[in-house]
Amino acid sequence: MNIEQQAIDDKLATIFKVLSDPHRISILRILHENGHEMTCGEVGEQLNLAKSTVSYHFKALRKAGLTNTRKVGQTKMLSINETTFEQYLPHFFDVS
Amino acid sequence: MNIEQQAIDDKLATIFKVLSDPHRISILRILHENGHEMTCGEVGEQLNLAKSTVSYHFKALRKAGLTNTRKVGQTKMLSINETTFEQYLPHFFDVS
DNA sequence: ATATTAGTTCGATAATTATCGAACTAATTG
DNA sequence: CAATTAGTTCGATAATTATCGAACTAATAT
Repeated sequence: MNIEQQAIDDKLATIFKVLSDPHRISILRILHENGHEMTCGEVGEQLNLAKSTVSYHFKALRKAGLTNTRKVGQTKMLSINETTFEQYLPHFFDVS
Repeated sequence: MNIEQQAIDDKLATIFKVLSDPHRISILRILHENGHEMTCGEVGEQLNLAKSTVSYHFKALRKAGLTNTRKVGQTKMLSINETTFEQYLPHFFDVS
């Protein structure tokens, strides 16, 4: 295994770690199906978790580069980071 | 989110949990690049881990349906479970 | 200026996990 | 049969993780 491949696999492993929680997959699907930015609150509403827990998951998604965050006043808008999905998880949202 | 999608996402989450360890991704790549069945020992040799640890990872991969196992005498032959990859991880091995 | 709202951070906790060496089973070889 | 080999299982351990409620910050509304 060459060194670049190892770097990719480490990146993949961190992405997969983030995806290893069903709640986080749900968040991504909610975002994807919605088709445009959503506030943290809107997404979190559907998950039935403490808001601190939701915040924890959001941070994990953002840190792994799976979502974009944009602050608008008091709220934060979340969206899918298409670039990361295209590069590392092509066809992720096609699986059904 | 409908109930079938939830079932798929739970399955995906368990697959991703297995893939969240760099060693297990390595195992899969070794198998894929080799192109045909390998013994546990052959794969494990390249990982520099205790054989009990390797066995632990193999079991996780098998349990998630990512590999096939075939016992031949004293040894076990591992191979990629193409069906699972086609269904849940299309283009996984193309990422580079 | 006070109260509300959106989200983050903190401390605690229970559960899961990756790893090892040792002991084991089953198959093969001498 | 005895020794070796391939792989599994077990017990222990250290590290990570998902979750909560409480306290916090920053922005908005009354």
